[in-house]
Amino acid sequence: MKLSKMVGERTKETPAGVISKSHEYLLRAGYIKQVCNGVFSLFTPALRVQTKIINIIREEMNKIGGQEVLFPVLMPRELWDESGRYSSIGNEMFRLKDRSDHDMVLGMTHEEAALHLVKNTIKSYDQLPFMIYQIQTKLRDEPRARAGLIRVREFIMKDAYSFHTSKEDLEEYYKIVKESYFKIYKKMGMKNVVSVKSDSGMMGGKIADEFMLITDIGEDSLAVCDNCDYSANVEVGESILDRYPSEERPTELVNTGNSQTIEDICKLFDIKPYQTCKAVCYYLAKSKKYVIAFIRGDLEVNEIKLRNILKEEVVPISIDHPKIIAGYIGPKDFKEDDIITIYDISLKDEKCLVVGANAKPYHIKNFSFKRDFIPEKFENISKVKEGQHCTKCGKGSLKIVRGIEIGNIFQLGTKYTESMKMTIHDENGKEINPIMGCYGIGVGRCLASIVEENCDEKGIIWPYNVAPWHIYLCPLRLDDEKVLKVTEELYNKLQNSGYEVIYDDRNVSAGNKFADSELMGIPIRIVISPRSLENNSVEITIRKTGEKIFCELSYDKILEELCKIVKKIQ
RNA sequence: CGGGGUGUAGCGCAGUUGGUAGCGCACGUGGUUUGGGACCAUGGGGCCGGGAGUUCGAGUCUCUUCACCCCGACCA
Repeated sequence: MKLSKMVGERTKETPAGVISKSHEYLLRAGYIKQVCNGVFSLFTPALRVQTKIINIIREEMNKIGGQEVLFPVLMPRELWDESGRYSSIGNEMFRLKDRSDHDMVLGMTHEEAALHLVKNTIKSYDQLPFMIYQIQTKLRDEPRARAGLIRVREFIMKDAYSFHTSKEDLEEYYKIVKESYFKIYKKMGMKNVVSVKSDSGMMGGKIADEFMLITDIGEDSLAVCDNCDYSANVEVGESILDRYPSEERPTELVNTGNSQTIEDICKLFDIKPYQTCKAVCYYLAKSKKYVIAFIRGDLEVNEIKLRNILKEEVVPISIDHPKIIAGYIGPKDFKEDDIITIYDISLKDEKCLVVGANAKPYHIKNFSFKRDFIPEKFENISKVKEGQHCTKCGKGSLKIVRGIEIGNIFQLGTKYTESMKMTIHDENGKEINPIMGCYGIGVGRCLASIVEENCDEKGIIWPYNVAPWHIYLCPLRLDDEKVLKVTEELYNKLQNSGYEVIYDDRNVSAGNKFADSELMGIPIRIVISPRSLENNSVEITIRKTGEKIFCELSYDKILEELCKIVKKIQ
């Protein structure tokens, strides 16, 4: 590829509002161009990287027995009615009507299509287990697209679906996929990848893991143990609660005036937040009920955990209900049909708490959950906090780090095979619902994540396996006949030897060419100039290390040198 | 959906109390340069996001609408 004719431009200036390195460099180096919010076109270099990423994924999927298929992007509503998701999924799904006014949807995930493909095609246990996968465009009307390719509304995803006759078989395959995923990320050149336990959200199923690239611009918060291998999305993370023993004392009703917040109360009583109990209010829009979540004052409510317990979306609100006195809410039996109370496990057996008195302007001092009010049940609804101890090893303390979700795997169980009525015969001739797993990798997000992890102040540093080209052929003074001749020859020979070469045939200054080669992140640069030719040599520079090697101008020597370099950086 | 911000040349931006639009980069032409984003000369490029208003006159003031960005909510 000759650079002079390549579409796309490289710029010195960073567009305003760009917050991530990957977004900045992919724009500045001429890889992507935004079409509208969350929708991008890829220029040739980006497409070349994407193709390599896809090939890495495809190769690994095939290795673990995957069969590549292709589902449609456009699907009829009926397919999604079968699973129930036509109504359960909200605005993230693009919906449209065809010319005869028929409801259609654009694929945001393909469980329904997968079921459609294999249902009534696969009939016997004998044909299981198997895994099908596709690599294609997903459309999701994200509430907020952001950070370039990190969060978009149209993107390519590898999604795989496996079918099993037993839970054990699924679990075994799940492990295989997990290992395979780590291989894939490693091959792509990502290093700081962890898998974390996660919430299964709208996908259904119980066990789910997310693969996260640890980086500050990540959108998810992860709890990672500094002693063992425990790691979880804070959405589902668990931790050992710190306990602060105290003696039971008689309760006191105290006029607290306008003190309503935990901070105010702590100041007033000269106590720590863990010596209080706070009430956080939510609303259930569907069942039109209020929720009061009680939790120890030093902790936060994890709304995902709360949602999973209530099995409904919760919306935080400032409450407006005749029986609830905001700012002074305390634990008691609210015997109202439209109020649900939930008590966090952190309150169990606590003895000396300041709690709301359910009357303005009073709080109760020395409230005991062993003596004064014992809820029917305590739930775990607290958010993991930095520094808390790990439940797995008991020793380590948890760090909260940020990560980009670059893949996920789910044990779906029979959610879709049941709802969409896929059955097969087992060895006894009995009809059973196959047990499913599903496995995703966001291709574009991987591309951006690779850049996020592999760059410096000059630009991108592509890992060799995914670089759009291996070599940046960089002649200086193309008006010099010898330079031109040597460069053209080298261009042909390198390509014939299997190297992918971008040839900077522009008549621009050296600084310009160097800066572009670095911004674009091509792993190896070869400079041919009158100066180097005087010494009968070419100059080879490694992008990653900045190391310069002067190599004799002999094709064999150059190949030999390249071979060494590739081994070193691959 | 809530909060904040920005829309002026391909890109990055300036534009004062309202007086008919400019800078840098990029681009065209001619020339001089040539190992870290060269220089001189010269040229082209604008529905000042859209609509409505106020005014003799609006990039600038008012209203409205759209788009984009950031934070939050949400999210496989």
